[in-house]
Amino acid sequence: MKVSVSGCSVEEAMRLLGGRWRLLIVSYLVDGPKRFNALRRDMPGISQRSLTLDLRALEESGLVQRTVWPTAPVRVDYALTQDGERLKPVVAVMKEFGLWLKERG
Amino acid sequence: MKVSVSGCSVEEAMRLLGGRWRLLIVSYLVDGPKRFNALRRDMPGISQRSLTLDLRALEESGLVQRTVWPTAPVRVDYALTQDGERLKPVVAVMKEFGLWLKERG
DNA sequence: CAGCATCCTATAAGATACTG
DNA sequence: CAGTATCTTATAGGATGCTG
Repeated sequence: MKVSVSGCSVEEAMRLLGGRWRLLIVSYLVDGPKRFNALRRDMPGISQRSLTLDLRALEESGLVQRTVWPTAPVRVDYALTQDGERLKPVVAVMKEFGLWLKERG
Repeated sequence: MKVSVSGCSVEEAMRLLGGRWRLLIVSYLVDGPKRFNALRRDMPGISQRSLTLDLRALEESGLVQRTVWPTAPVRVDYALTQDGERLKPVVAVMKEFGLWLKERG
């Protein structure tokens, strides 16, 4: 893939969040940490693989923190980092637009 | 592609705007109508084909208005519709996040 | 100028099976 | 429970050539 030339900030943001699921995942983390399978239940359409990959990408970007609890069986949860909290306005505004879209039909 | 089951509004919004370019295109229309080749210049990375397809999709969604001026050679411009103006907060917030992303590195 | 047509590659995403 | 591995399909996106 070609690297961004313009370096436009919207372009940068969309390259990180532009996927089908990432912002949706974030939207399910705004109210607090969630476990892997809880996220799966929130998003019936996502495959396990995509959820894993997107969570890894968000983790890599420092927006999501993955925590493994040393229980048996293992328990993992995902939470927004302080950086990730910066996505809250993005989620809010996107949700509002999405709602309007659905009402408009 | 599987149709959304949850009907979540964020998901709906991202299915419309989630591509690499669409929101960026919109961001270049917030200050007024633009012609096709002006948009191309704004986005050196986009192919002509993608620009056309994304503009058509935005037009189909009623967010962008395409106007053909009966000149020679033909002149076409694209503008946000009144519905499309609802994307302004989305663009604004995404730009802000992108700026922060770039500064953070 | 503003495309369309065709062909091609890259990336995203899903299905299924298996595991510590 | 929370994944990984592998294979496959779908979608996005790009390159090039041509046109009214």
